[in-house]
Amino acid sequence: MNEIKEISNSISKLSAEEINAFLAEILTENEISTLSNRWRILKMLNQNFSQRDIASKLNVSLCKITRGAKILKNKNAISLRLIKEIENEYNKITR
Amino acid sequence: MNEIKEISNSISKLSAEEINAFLAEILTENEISTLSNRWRILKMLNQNFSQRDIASKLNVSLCKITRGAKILKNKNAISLRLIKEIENEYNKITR
DNA sequence: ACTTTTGTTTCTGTCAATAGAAACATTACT
DNA sequence: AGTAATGTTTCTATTGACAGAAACAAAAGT
Repeated sequence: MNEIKEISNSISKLSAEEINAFLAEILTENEISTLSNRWRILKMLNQNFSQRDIASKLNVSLCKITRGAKILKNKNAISLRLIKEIENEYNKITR
Repeated sequence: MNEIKEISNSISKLSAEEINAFLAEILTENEISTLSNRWRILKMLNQNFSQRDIASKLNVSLCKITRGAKILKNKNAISLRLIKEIENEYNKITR
């Protein structure tokens, strides 16, 4: 079986806390922060911050942001859906 | 909120297929294969292959394997639990 | 149409993960 | 105890993600 599918399968049965622990186990500190940054970039892109704005606020280069933008261009992207859901939750609370 | 926790939270609501798609979106080809290899290493360690055996079969260096071994030494490791579960499933089928 | 802002690509250099190889440590077997 | 097998660490070199900076492209505002 494809390893990533196997991992996905396993993860899908876990709680949020367990997934968090799993990621901390299998990824390095650096990879965790890389991933965090990618997530932040996606969120800020979704909030329509300009790329240069994001670059300076997160201290990342533009090439990284363009990559994030490419992900979000796919209207069926899972990431896009997740981020929008998070955004909606947030708006519910603060509205 | 901590980004990784947010990601974990989001992932925990997804199906295995969606998680798989999400990982393909947010990780590079290379990172996917890195992750796959780490997973294979953990599985083979759990099956008590020798480290040198794993190294030659997966074409990875020993330092990478030692790292995997360290993860599994923690008896509460989530990865360990997941791998054991996969192992058990497999045994059920082939027994 | 011109200018400004924003998005995207490209170039060189840097850094972390890790390959490859060897050394050292520990355990198992006799 | 001595030897072989296995686990772990350490060294140098390599590689991919990405920073920093600049160039180019597209869109928006005037």
